[in-house]
Amino acid sequence: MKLSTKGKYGLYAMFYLAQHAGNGPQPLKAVAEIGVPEDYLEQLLGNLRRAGLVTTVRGAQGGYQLAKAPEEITVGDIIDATEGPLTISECLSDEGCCHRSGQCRTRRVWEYLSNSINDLLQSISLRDMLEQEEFGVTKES
Amino acid sequence: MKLSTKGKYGLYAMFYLAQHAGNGPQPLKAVAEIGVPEDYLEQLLGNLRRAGLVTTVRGAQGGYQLAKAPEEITVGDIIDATEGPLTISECLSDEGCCHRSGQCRTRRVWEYLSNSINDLLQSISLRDMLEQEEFGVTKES
DNA sequence: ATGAATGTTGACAAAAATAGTCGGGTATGA
DNA sequence: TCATACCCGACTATTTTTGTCAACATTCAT
Repeated sequence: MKLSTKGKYGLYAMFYLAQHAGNGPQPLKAVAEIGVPEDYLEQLLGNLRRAGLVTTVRGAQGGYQLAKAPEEITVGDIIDATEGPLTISECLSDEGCCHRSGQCRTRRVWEYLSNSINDLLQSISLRDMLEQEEFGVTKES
Repeated sequence: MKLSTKGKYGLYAMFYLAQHAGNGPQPLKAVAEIGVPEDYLEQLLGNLRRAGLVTTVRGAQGGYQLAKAPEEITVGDIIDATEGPLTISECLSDEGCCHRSGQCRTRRVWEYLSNSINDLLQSISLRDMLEQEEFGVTKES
């Protein structure tokens, strides 16, 4: 089980935009300096735009910026937009695939894992990352 | 982010073996009735054997059986053996890939996610599945 | 107006991973 | 010794990933 570069690049890009929030639109060329091929990043930003996570300004002096406040955008939102939804098992969406008894029991495991991981991803926002929080750890420095 | 059929088939097979624990070795042909191509399942069971999760008996009347008690085998063990380790980001194993400032900050997110998901996978054993527990939910019914 | 800067779109392609398939081995019980 | 099984490595088709490219649309500055 792994995350592809899409999700990783997507988070890099979104974090970049979060760091530069308020400084006007950031052109693709600038965002790409995080170390991602421009032409590839363009596609990912397109997905992020269609998901409502970034807005764009076309033409000269244009670029990309966050569509919402950093605390309203989660790692889960970003991964979902760039990699597509988490699919632990297609059994969860596609009914009628459990033609054997044992498999219906495993279905409940997939469901539990899927929900848990989604909750986990939703629990971290860009704001958390900006603030360098110890995610999920009770802060008490 | 998704699980491939390897992990899914692997869990099906291990759950089957858990259900038939104590009945002697189960031949590949029997296990394959969970709905997995025999020749493919053989590879997966080979990985599970090398990971120390199943033992085998060769020759006639031979087959596969759990190497340990169901409570000592977790979903995480199985997925790790069949799919390989969870790699949220290769940055976690491969140092020196964070040549840009922002990426080092995202690294902590990968680390946190990776640990959390591993803990989650390790928290469910075959015994839990046999007992149809409500994983992670406080039982009270 | 014009041109440079910039996002938009869809097609294309190389490389890797996935999901099997196959054939020949080796061990063992009846 | 034969049928039943596991063992192992090679092969292949399909899909996914990871880009690349070319043509187009929009806007700003002059």
